[in-house]
Amino acid sequence: MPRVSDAYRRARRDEIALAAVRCLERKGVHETSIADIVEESGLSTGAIYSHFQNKAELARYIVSEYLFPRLDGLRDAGPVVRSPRDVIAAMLAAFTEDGLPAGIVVQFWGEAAAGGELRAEMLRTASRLRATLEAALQPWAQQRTTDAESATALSEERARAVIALAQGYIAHTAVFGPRDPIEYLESLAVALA
Amino acid sequence: MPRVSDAYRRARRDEIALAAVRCLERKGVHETSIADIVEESGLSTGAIYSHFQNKAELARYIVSEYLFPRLDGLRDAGPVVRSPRDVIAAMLAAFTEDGLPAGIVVQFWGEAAAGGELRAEMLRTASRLRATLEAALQPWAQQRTTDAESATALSEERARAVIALAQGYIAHTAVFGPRDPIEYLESLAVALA
DNA sequence: ACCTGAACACCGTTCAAGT
DNA sequence: ACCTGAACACCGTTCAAGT
Repeated sequence: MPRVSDAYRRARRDEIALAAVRCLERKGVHETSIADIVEESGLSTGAIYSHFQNKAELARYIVSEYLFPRLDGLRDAGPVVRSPRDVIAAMLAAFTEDGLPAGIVVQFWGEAAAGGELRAEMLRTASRLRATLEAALQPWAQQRTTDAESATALSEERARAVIALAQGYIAHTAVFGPRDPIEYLESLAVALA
Repeated sequence: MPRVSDAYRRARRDEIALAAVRCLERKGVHETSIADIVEESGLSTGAIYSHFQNKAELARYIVSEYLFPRLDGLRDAGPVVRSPRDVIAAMLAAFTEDGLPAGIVVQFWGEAAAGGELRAEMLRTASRLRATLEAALQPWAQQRTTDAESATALSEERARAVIALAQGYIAHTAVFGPRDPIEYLESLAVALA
């Protein structure tokens, strides 16, 4: 039985996770040690291990809570009609403004690609993101189709494409440095035409 | 002064690097220890350290020698006219056939994104790849332009887009599993139209 | 010069002991 | 229950000693 409230535990976990994120941005995923997080958070080793089972669970928590920007702009706006290009542009803008640095995101993809529970967490997070994008594309899809079923199928297909494009942009940014999202998308569109 | 020939050293380095790649495919970049590579190669710790300065230099060697497929099909074919879509399709096919698994590639991007010399090696490797793609696109670009200068500019621009698309495909494959390259490209083309 | 393998510093994790 | 910090197993790296 927990002696402290859920809110306290949650706040403590975020305190640790945010200290960890600051370390990641400075040193990278692989180079950040528990000792670094201990120092950055001002807590002790044991305190961290009493809130997270191990370093892997802390990584999973960061993936689920901080890997993707909130996309509140897309979620709250109601039945505004946005094309796939509008949605991908909004997504990349949100990333640039309040997402984790692209390098950190790619490092987590790398860790997740090795398999295990971090991969499962990554897929769960991606699935939530896809649902948000699908909802944002729904009004546009309804304009272009006659029945609700094919509108859902269309917005689902385009949501997957939006995620694929965002992944490409993030990977590109991580390796080659920052680039204007609109120009990036335009250059792909022309190459694929 | 080396007592053995360059060819011997080169062969020994590849022997170690290929043993390391087999470990990576089994266990992932982060989980592969020097002890694993020692066991897989049948050599001793010291033998590995007498051919590579450290684990990081071994990683750089793998990036420079094994990260990208050879693309011989694109290089040897002479003045065949290939559109950007043909080139990207050939590139993704080569990846699927004889490149490292997408998960391993993304893990190296992650390590490289943290900065340091691995990042420099990654950029050098990418630059060689871009030169190959540019050469492959040159005949197509010449058909579409009037002077040599703008043909080069065009093939350079498209080569960058091809690399960006390949990165997106690899990242997507690493996180979501294998997917048909042609179908993947088509879904992006439609979303960007 | 190339190689061996024990020794060393440091990492993630555990756990007896405190509150 | 939450937390402390010393102790432990294991990692990358070094180095005296062999050929």
